[in-house]
Amino acid sequence: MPRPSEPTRARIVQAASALFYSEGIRRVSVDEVAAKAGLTKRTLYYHFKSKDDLVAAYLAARDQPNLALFRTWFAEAEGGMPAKVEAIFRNLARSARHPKWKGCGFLRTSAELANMPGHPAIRIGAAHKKKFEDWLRTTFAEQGIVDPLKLARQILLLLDGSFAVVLLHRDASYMETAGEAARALIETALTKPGRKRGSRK
Amino acid sequence: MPRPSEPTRARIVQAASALFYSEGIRRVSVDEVAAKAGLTKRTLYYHFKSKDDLVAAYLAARDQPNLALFRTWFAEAEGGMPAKVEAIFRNLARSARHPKWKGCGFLRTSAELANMPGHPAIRIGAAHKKKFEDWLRTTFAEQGIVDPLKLARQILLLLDGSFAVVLLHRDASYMETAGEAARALIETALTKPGRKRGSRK
DNA sequence: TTGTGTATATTCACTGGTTAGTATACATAC
DNA sequence: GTATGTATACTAACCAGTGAATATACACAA
Repeated sequence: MPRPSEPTRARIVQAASALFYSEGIRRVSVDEVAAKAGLTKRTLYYHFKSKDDLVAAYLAARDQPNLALFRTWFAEAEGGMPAKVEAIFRNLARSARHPKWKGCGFLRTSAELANMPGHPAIRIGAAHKKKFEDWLRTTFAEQGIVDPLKLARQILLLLDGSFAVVLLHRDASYMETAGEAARALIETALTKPGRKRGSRK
Repeated sequence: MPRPSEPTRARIVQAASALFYSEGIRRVSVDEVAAKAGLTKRTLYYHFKSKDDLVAAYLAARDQPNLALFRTWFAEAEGGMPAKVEAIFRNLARSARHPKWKGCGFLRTSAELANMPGHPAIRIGAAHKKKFEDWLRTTFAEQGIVDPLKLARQILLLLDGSFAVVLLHRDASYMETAGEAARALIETALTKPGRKRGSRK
């Protein structure tokens, strides 16, 4: 902990995160990141072996906080399962109305690096989405839903669709529409075939 | 028509389209586009006033063919309304399995240029998605669905969610999951509240 | 306590390559 | 001989990554 200078590395990642998210990966130079972090490019290259490495660190740092935020929104919402999922979309719509909001960093990065299939940043993004899907699937399974994986993927599709559409149209109300669709799909899954053990937590 | 040299311009747009789609906007230089089109950069700048202008032309050229493709998939599918919409997702999944597939050019471009809100290419992308939404809304309205706009937007969210998720995970089966979700939402809208006039065209 | 070696951490200055856009001249057709 | 197109050659800036030197902190010996 003392030698590998953790605070410096963290400050670099923080600067990279702000710039990459708001300007895009290829638009931002390594010099800009170093300047924003208050040090030289050469120092940055001491902590990261390449720009690609820095991009990967940028997304890796966003993984856990992002998931925690979704879990908090879910947990703090009143009501049953559909209401709790809908709350995620409602909170997301609130975030998306801020002018600095630029969509999902994971999706935007993978869109920008789509020509480099094996890029570490894309793998980190895919793992992030998979974790979210797994969390939803587990949650649905605990409610006795018959095909929790399918429902989890449908919610994920609506969520990522929201990110894409709202980024293009700059109209956050699409996220509330997505929330309604999620509610409808959950209710269908709850009432149609399987047994259910109760809808309140 | 004779003087403004339409074929040359079209050849440039074709070259730009291939490169921008497969490599990304900022990754591809104007020189590369000119070389692929078989002419000099200076000639390219005679036909387009800037790279941004070229990017806009790239997306504008994809607008009508893309919509026509969706309409064809819809029209040629057997069965009622849900089956016809599901056919779009099924055909999309088939396209997405080709290794050269790189998602939706409109979404990827707007993700890459998210830091330039008023960019002409983003406006063209937004107009494209709006046209698709309008077409769906009109089609649903003809079926007597009570809130055709809401349903059209929900389908759009699933479609764009498919583009995003499949690009990240490289697993086209998500598109079939999205098709199932679309079917469920359409059936809910058809049977729940409104009057319906028949489900076959 | 003090000197010395060593791994960690940081900087300056540079390279080789790329890029959007342009000044100028030449060609071709009517 | 004038409009429209095309090419050569250039600029000024930017950019990822590196070589060489230096500063700092700590371990250990005298």
